[in-house]
Amino acid sequence: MRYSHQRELIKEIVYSTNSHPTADWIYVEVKKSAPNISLGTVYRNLKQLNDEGIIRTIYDGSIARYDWNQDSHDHLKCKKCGNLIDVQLPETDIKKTVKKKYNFEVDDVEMTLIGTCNEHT
Amino acid sequence: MRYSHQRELIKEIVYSTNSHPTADWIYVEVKKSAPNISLGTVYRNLKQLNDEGIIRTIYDGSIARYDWNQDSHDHLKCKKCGNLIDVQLPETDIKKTVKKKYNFEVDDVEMTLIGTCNEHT
DNA sequence: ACAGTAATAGGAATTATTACTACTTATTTT
DNA sequence: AAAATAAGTAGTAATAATTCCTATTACTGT
Repeated sequence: MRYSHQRELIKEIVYSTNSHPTADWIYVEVKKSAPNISLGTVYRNLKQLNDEGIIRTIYDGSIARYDWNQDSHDHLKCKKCGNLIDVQLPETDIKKTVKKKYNFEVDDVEMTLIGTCNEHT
Repeated sequence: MRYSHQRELIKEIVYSTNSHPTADWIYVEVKKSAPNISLGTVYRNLKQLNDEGIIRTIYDGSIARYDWNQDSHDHLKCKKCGNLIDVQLPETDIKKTVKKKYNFEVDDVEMTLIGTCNEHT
């Protein structure tokens, strides 16, 4: 992957927040320092960064969000405010259980806990 | 909710399969017995059935799929064939942990395990 | 400096989904 | 059973998120 200014900016934006931004939000942000950038470029680079393992794509309902956090972690999603919060939950032996019980080789566990955050109870 | 023939057919189709069909697949199927049905009707009824708790909507990446299975359960997703398989994993005390550690009230846990199924190892 | 090729801007195209509207049908009232 | 009423439908237009296309631009190795 060749160097590109646009990709660098996009990467920095994703790395600068814990808010799991959408492509559109990133587009608005990156335009502040690169006004001519196109939305297609944002999408293309997000995909590339994802494929290179530099960022991670997560799906929130039907829309894609991007996360710099590569550590295996889970998300709390508040029904009221819609925020996604990163959490590190104790690793159970899910992978082994699934391997044994269903003969399915698990690479990755995606877990989202839906509920109400402390600000909205 | 008033009776409707179309909704009844849609419900039966969702209940007839474990394949977590998409709206489009359901549309193709239901047209076999109701050729004039429109895609909008399929979406509207799927949403109603979901709201009434008769079916459940799950998101597979960015697209919606529908599941008749109301029991709390998880999904295995095979990277190779894309199939979603229902599994019942041992309930850990995630809810309590999250409540205690993050003061977040969990209603629902959505877990998808991504990997390779026994047919594609 | 130049050739080769990856990346870009800008816009068109695609896909999944929702919204709108005039007509139809299930239920309720009389 | 006929009329009233309101929910449901078909068909189509509209929207939103994302991908694709193409002519041009910009890195990079020689």
